[in-house]
Amino acid sequence: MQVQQFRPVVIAANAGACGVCNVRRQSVCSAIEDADLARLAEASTTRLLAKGQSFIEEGAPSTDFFNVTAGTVKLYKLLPDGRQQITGFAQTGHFLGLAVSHTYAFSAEALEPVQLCRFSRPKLRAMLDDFPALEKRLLETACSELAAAQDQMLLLGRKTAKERVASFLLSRVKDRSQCCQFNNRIHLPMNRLDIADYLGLTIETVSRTLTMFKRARRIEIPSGSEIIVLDYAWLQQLAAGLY
Amino acid sequence: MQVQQFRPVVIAANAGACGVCNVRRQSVCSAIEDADLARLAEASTTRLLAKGQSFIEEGAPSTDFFNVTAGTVKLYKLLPDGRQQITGFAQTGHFLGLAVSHTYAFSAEALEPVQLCRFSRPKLRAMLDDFPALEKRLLETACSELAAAQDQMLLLGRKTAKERVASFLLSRVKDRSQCCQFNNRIHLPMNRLDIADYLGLTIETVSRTLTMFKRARRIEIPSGSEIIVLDYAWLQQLAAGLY
DNA sequence: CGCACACTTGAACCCCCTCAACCCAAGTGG
DNA sequence: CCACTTGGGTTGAGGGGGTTCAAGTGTGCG
Repeated sequence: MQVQQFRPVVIAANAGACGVCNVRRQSVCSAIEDADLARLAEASTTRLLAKGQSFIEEGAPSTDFFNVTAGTVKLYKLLPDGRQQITGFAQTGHFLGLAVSHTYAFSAEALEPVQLCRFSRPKLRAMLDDFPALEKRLLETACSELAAAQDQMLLLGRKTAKERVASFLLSRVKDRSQCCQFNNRIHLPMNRLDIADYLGLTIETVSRTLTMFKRARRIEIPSGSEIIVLDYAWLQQLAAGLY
Repeated sequence: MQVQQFRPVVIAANAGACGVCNVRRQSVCSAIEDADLARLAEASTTRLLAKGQSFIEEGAPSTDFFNVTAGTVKLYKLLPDGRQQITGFAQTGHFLGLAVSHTYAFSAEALEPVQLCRFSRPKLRAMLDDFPALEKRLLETACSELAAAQDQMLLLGRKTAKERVASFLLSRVKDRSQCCQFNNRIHLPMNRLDIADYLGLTIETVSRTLTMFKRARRIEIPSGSEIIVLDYAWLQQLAAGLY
């Protein structure tokens, strides 16, 4: 486990930028009317992160909230001996830092070059007080994350390795289908270790399971970070536990 | 797996009852001012459930929301072949049904005689529109549940059986300490199968681990549903993965 | 008393982990 | 240009933690 340097780059205050932000409609910011975009822009700043840079540390005071505007982030928790559990991957549009507590409940690290919108706690608080629609939107976000977390608990507690990997591939296909048209070609910004730490497995089991799928002609693996789903229905059955 | 009958008992509309509700201050209802309690009482009805009765079914339309006012409830998800994952236990004061989706993401069943406050979706929506403080409170609730879910993912994905059982016992001690004074005597309203399905283990492993703790003089088991924690610090170390 | 049910205990097995070697592509430097 | 290194990924062999299957032990309740 490498020590992460903590040197995010602050580009600029978002003066005027929220109006031209192309991810606004897919994020919580869509709750803010066009007329109030100035307030939103004033409350946020932009950060650029390189791959591997950490920007939320579990246990640290939760002074900031973030909106991912480009790239992919991993959210994870650690045990003292280094065991890691990735609780989720956050992509474009994802809001980070939902926490009633004043310390972060998880850590976050960029898996690829990432762009973030940063809100300080007081400024977010002020925005929430002034725009109830934003609070409603955050509640919706929290609820859907809660549902995803419950799905993941089912996966971690009760699914076999094959079922886990199949579920993971399907979730990647669905994620991709939301932004682009349906596409059976998956890009994986995370490495095998991250996949393993997300699925509660080891790197070897993930690798073995993927090659098993490949040999069964259910997927193709043109490169380490690219996977093509050949038999979507089969993966669905498997992910649902129907063998 | 037994088929649950779906026959909840509706006692009465809560006309006036919210004012004397002794769990209001520990629930989301504390967000409502005394002056507005009439609105709250009008929006809700009370239900009594017997042990084993199910009142939320995964996939069914989420028409109602609930507040547990007495007893313990298990929240769970099922795989088609019957594998069960319990995602949490809800006790007095717990709000149920947080879901942006129009179908429930989980099922719920009473583990002992349970009393519920029921809100219909439209009435809750109306309350939320009229009382922003309630929405804030729900968001806080959702956030703390999210944090708990992340803890559980770490447990399910990366902890050993001993660590899981230790974590479970500690969470029970903490739950109990909140309402009563600190007490190392735990009452377990759920049976061994429920504990197993919560921890991602089998009933036998739970039993074996508990007897292991007992033989090591870390706990006592006066009865099947009672456990006395003798060595709190040891359990803490174990639960944290520090052996 | 005797049945039912929950829990415990024992023995064998197996899925996944651990450990180790190997492959391969991308640097890197002499 | 090529030897060497480095890091991610794959593959193989063996072992172990937890499951499975099965029997035994309460314990409450008719």
